[in-house]
Amino acid sequence: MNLRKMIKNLILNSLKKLEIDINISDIVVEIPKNKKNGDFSSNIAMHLCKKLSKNPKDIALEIVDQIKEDYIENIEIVNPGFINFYIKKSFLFEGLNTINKLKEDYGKSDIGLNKKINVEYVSANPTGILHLGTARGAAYGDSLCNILEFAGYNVTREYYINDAGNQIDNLGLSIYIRYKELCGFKEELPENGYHGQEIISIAKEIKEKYQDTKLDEDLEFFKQIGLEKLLNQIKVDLKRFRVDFDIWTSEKDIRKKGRIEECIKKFKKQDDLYEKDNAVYLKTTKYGDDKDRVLIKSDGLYTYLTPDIAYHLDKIDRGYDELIDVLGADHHGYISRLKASIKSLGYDDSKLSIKILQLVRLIKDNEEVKMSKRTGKTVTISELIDEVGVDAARYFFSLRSLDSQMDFDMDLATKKGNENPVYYVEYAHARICSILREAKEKKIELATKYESSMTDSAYNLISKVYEFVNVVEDSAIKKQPHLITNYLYELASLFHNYYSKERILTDNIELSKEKLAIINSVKITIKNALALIGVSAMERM
RNA sequence: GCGCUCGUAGCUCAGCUGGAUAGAGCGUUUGGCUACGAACCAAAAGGUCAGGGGUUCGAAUCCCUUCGGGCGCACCA
Repeated sequence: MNLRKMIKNLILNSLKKLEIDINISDIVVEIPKNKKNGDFSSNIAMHLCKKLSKNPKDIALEIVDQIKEDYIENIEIVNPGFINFYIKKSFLFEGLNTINKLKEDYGKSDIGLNKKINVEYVSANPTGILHLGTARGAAYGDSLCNILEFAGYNVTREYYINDAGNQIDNLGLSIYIRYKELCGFKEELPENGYHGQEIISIAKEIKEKYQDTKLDEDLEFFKQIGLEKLLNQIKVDLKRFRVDFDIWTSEKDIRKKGRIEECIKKFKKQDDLYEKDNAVYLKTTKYGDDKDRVLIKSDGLYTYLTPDIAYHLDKIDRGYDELIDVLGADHHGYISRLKASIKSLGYDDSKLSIKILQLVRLIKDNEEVKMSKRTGKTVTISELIDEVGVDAARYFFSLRSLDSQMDFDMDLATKKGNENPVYYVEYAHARICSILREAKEKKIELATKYESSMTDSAYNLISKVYEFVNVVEDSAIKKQPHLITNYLYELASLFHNYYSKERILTDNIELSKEKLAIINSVKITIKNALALIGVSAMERM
């Protein structure tokens, strides 16, 4: 039941009959903000008027002349050339049966054409536990994947673990220093060490287990323990936040597989490498970057970029149609060099899209809490969950578009009142559940036939329910989960309005049944939409 | 200085592949619980869409420019 798609096809067929050649993706059918402009509207006539050098109203007339469908109540042509479609209300009523049957599958779309798409998100270095900033990326990535899957894509969720290189040496050293401290030595953690509490905890565990027998141990020992513990903690935190991954790819493995050497070989073949001051540079400027980048430092070690390129080569070779990286705004400088590297490897960089999330500012007691890994002063993801709960946190992150910088106000998010919009939606769902429980007790079932006429508020509500598929599609195409959240709010609002105007369960049993069918479809839609953004639908609150 | 990004109601933000009268929430003012959950509903006030120019049937949306905020600009990761 994808009404917008049906209308698009009507127009397409009509244009075919008129022998006008056009791609279906160029036909725009929108749902007007104002209902008096129809259930659906198209500006196609205005778009064609230059191409056909005709008056848009005449084009519209020709198009409309070709259309005859049972479920269309009326088609209007409005200045300067809009074509507005009105759907028969009886048709909308009947469609509720399908929705109520589909249940958790309602809203699924096939626009993804089962294309293989890889989404890499979070990928925080295992040198500390997850904090508020990464929580936004986690929420975004997970919601995006849910939506893409729902829209018919074949999605792989991936986490890239930087478990090799400088920062891991640093981690080993930080743990070692904390361990030495605990053993009674006076030690100073260097400025660029990891200052988090979790590092001290790990050192404590080592002390408890081995006493002071590991003072002369190789750093590798501390590295291994730290990696394992921290990665484990990251996995636990993410799971709690309802964020899952299909693949955890290790940088160490990428290096072991010889992927880096493979890249270097390819770069050489393209003549894209040169040496300067004892370091090896990649000519990324050749592919649009603003300066060339070092791949191998003069000390012989790779820069951060090098294994990362190898990792992307690995992903490309796995045969995805599209790759998505989710990065924080502080990494946006990385885009051009990564894309340039991919071009240098001989691949089409349009396969890779990089989504940049603006940073989150944490507000507590009306003041910004500066977050930094270095000083260890952060709000962790588990503290966030403890304080505001998963549902409210996930909802909050899904509320804003990824381009907006957002303030996370701890005090506001903890409030249970109406300032917290997640409860508005949850309340609508709980109210419906409550009515359905009562109906069950009274043994009133959902209608499958509809005889009554539709009131305005019922009509607005039902139309909104039908919109869900299109919101899923738009959200998937634009890669913007917050469209789902906006939609949820509108749907809940229309329900609350309907609820206050019309009593569902009355002495008129037939009518009650019809209304139950309506609100049941709303319940299904809210639940499915909430699931996409990782929020559970409460039956009671 | 260069690059990316944002600037919409008192506050927080939607709306941006051009479309019809620019929308929500919070806050303010007012009205609504003797039937399914008032964590709700209804109504009012509140706007030079940062400023200026351009493109066209039509611009918050696209282009140019000025101003203002955020973030980057390593042989760090």
